[in-house]
Amino acid sequence: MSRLQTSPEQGLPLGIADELKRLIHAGEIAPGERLNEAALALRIGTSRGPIREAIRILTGLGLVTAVRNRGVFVRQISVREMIEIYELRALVFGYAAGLATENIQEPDKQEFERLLTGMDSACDSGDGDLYYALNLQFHLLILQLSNNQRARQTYEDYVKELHLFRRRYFNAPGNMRRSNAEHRQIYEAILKGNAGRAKLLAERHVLKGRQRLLGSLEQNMQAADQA
Amino acid sequence: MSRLQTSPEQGLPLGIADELKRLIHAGEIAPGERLNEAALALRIGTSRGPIREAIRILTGLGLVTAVRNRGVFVRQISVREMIEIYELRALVFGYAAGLATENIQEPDKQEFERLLTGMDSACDSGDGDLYYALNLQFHLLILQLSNNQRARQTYEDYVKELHLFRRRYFNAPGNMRRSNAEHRQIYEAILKGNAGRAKLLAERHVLKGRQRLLGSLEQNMQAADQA
DNA sequence: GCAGTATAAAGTGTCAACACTTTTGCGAGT
DNA sequence: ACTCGCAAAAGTGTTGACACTTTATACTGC
Repeated sequence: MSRLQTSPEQGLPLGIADELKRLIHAGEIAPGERLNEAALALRIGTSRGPIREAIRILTGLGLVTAVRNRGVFVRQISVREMIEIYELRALVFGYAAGLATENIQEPDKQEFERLLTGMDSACDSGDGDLYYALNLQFHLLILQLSNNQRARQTYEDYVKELHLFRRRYFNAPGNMRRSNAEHRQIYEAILKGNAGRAKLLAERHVLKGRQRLLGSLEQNMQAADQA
Repeated sequence: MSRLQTSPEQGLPLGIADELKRLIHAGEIAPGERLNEAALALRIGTSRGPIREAIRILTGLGLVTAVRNRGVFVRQISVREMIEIYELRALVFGYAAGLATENIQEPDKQEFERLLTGMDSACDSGDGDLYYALNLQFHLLILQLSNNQRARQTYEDYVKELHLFRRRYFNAPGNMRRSNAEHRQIYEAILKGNAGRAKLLAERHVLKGRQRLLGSLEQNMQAADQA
């Protein structure tokens, strides 16, 4: 762990909280793991006070769960929670896609094209990480075009929160291609100004993503059973 | 301020945070007001440490905004934020109403009837507080019937967050009647199992509520201009 | 009387020490 | 070898003190 290079010094606890958020979302601190106050204080080079305050910020954000006299643990997300969050994520994404039909401008179209072709080549080269990054940008661009900053923030939070789901999800190349085909359909609906269709396709896209995740989960379960 | 009777002693900072949440949402600490650590510590009968931690929880929750070396202030919500939150609230409420058509049971119907007639009599007696309480129960019942706990939580959070909007909104009796008429329509659509209609009506209902709020805001502005 | 400035008061930021609880590990007894 | 219990260690909870910043106050010079 670094020594808070990334701290905008807008307050020590807040800087620490940002750093911890980063570590959690990057998976460097795994779900279920405990946060040790003394160890963190030592690493960051401060006393336990600011550390505790930073951790409290995280509990407010719902990133960790606190147990009295035992410490705080990185939150784990159950299957049910994952399903419920996906439901809301689909809702917000559909909403944004509908509004995007009204707000899209010429430069946005170029950006869409760039992202879509980028994801195509990521499929070809089988670069899952690249695909994931571009995919996220594609989604956020649509959220941007909703012109509702709160919706955008909410969507980002959902995505981050889903990272707390226990199992990592690796996109099979086939899934990536299917997913990007859906992207194109959504984009074309937005281009045509067909708000209803864009909304419907966007909702379905997210829910299909959930199905793919649940599918790969099922597979893993079976593999675990055989072992 | 009390001395934390309401604290389930699941941790001192958490108990304090709950108490502060209550005070803020009840409006006893107004938006924009500063939270004084020493004063709070004195009133609750603890040192500043736990107070600071409780306050950090609130910053994580977004209830207060912290300014370095100057303290934390109860968050104020701008008109734009209010509008955006209403948008999402309408979305979630529509979603829940749609699902309620599938999950409604006999006892729920009786509860609906009770709430609707209760709101009718609240209109007659002009009891705004009672109407507000029943109205909230009506909405939460629908959220309950969505069978999505996260959606319910999100909706509750939106309602609470909107309390941070600067101006208080007093329901005119005419608004209350119109609002309850919409409630009945929603309920009937749910009863008939017409998910699409229930969803549409529910969304519109929330957005009309926003319009009523914006209208009363406009009125206040004009009154202020004349004074 | 007023503006600007020095000064005191109030308030937040951080720390180190101590109290208490939970966990760990060792050893005696069976 | 296994279990129970005790003691040390690790970790969290809370506190009061001190450093620093901001805000309020009073004073001085004009």
